Amino acid sequence: MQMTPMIESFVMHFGEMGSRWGFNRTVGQMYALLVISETPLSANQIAEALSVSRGNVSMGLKELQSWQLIKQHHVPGDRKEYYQSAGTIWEMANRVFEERRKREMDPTLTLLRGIMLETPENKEEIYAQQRLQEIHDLLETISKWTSELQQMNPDTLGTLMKLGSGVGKVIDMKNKLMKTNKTPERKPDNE
Amino acid sequence: MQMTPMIESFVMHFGEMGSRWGFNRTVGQMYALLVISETPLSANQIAEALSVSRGNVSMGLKELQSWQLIKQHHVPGDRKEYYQSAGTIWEMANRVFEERRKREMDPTLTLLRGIMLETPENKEEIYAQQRLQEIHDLLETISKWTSELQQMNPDTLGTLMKLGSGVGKVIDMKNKLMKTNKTPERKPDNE
DNA sequence: TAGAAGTTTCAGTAATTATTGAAATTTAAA
DNA sequence: TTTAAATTTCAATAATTACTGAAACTTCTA
Repeated sequence: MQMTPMIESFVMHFGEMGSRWGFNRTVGQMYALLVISETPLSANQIAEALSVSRGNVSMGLKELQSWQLIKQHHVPGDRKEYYQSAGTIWEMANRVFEERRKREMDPTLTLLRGIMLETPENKEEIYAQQRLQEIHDLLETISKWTSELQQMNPDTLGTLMKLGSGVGKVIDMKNKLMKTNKTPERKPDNE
Repeated sequence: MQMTPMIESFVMHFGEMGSRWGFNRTVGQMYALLVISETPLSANQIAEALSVSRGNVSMGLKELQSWQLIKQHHVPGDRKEYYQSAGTIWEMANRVFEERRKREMDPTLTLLRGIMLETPENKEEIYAQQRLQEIHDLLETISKWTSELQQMNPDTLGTLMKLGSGVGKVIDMKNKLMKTNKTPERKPDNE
């Protein structure tokens, strides 16, 4: 497994970014390699391509599997396991969002819910609880929203994305059509 | 600055999560403290509350300022600077999204654009370029989409969020209303 | 069931990242 | 200005995180 300069630049970059996306450098590089490789790769090929120990690759594969980002590929008559990236790019992005939601938002939501149940002891805590409530509501909204987006079918999602901020107009239109009485608390919408 | 158990549990938790949100433990704790404190705090108060060095606080404040998450508060006749969290919870979330977009997506988009301009040298590179193009398009869509969401006014945004996956129905409705004959069945083309 | 091929585990170590604290710098009242 | 109060900087060091490689384990075939 010898990487061409083009492929290497992408793999190395993904390694650097990896830490920002929630995994370490080697895991990022491994994933990049599997994404741009048409054929599945064995653990040894990965280790060789990235100049990294076999053990490290083993741990990285475990991690990528826990993210459900790769799948195994068994070749009959060959005892080695081969690995390749799983699903379309959109599906992969979904996995990453999902996993990050679990890691970044869910634990905080749980903590905040617990705190909201406590009885404030003084003026500071009353104020604190108010802010925590706001944070909780925001996180919950974002969390629900993203998980629902993920359940939408890709076509609708595509339309939605391409609409961009034009979605605001669509919502105005809907509101007009439905002649809702419970008008927005504040000012009427304008972009 | 003595923290009550409730406040401490939140501050400590935010410290732990901090690393997942793009800053280190101390910065996360500092921000949590400023968010739940009704009155602005001096650097020394922060250092004392968190049992952390004055120098560390100084660096943390710099970081939070670079994220535009806090603002200074000057008290006439007092030489110390005081700090408090800036804006509403929604605005803060926006800041974090914005900053993360800059750090997590923009550099990759730049790199990918560069690679797309290269001439593939062999079969592997042709395949690789195709996948990189897909990643590029996805990132660009998400990037544009999120930055447009952020420019929407909070009410529309709120409606949109509350709609959740119901937004799919709204879009279907819109498509029906606009009923063009050249409706593409397979690929949802752009508007 | 033996043993070769392959994978995983994890203690030790390397690399990276965060923190301290003392010195240098800045700030503002007198 | 001067000077004391406050802040920032950064080299040294602590804490954390990632990686290696050899041993333990698993799996498949004969």
